[in-house]
Amino acid sequence: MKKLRMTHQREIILQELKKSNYHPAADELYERVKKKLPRISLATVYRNLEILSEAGTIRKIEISGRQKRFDWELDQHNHIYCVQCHRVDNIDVKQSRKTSLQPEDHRGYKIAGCRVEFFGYCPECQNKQQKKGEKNGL
Amino acid sequence: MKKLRMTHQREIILQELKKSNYHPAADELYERVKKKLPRISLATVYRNLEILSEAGTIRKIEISGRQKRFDWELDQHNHIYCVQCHRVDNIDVKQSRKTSLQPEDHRGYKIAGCRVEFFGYCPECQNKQQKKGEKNGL
DNA sequence: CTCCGTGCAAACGATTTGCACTATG
DNA sequence: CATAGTGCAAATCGTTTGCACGGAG
Repeated sequence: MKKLRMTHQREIILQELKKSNYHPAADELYERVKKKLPRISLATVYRNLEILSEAGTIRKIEISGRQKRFDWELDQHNHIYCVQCHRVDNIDVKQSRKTSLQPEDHRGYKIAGCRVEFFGYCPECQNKQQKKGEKNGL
Repeated sequence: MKKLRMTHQREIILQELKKSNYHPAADELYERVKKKLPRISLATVYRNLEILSEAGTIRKIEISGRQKRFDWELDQHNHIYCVQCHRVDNIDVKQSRKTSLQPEDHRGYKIAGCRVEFFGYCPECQNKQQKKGEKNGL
């Protein structure tokens, strides 16, 4: 494990991520960071989000939609996904226990439903426990 | 809503999808269909999966991983995702109630955890209830 | 000074689309 | 026959990577 340097870019990316009250995708975060560091590259944003999540400073979110999203809040909580604009917000665990029973409002969202996804290792991958698999799905 | 023709391609795609006991991604399904229809195009597979899910014949699965996956089984059930090879299987609801408490085996899978995702409409999208939003996240 | 990190452009994987042709109903 | 569906290639979208240069420690 190599040591991380705190570059100006990394600092601003983290700062902007923490500033947002929902979970922007990389390109949206890039647009905001660019206002403070106009010469920054989108690749730098991607690289830093990845590095910071590997370091445990932020967390990668598994969520619907094709874009990657990250969370600076490391505590346990669930997320809510807007099926129209693809925005992703937090939803706390207590609230979700209530809302899981029947659709209702939460943080202004009109909840349509919820899904549960399990993850782990399939039979085949348990056997050939080699290569990949460390930084994949979770 | 326009009417669907039952082309040979569509028929075989559906047949191969139903035949599999897990949830192959488009490229994998394409490889199998190609054995029966060697001249079929990958684009046709994508188009048909999309059309059939819009028609309600099959269902689009929201799951981790970058590839789209579809389900011919329309009943309520959850899914399990292999973080190593990205295979996706079914997991039935009763079993998942048990397995949600502590990691254990299911269908040979070694379960590492589960996540819950809510979906619906964000405040902003509820206001401007126009365009898109029909065929998106669910 | 040493390398980790950067910007740029090109590469990439998954999916979508424009177009002229085919074939279903 | 009308027009939904096809195959192909090119386009698109989100993300990653190779490389030469720049700056943090």
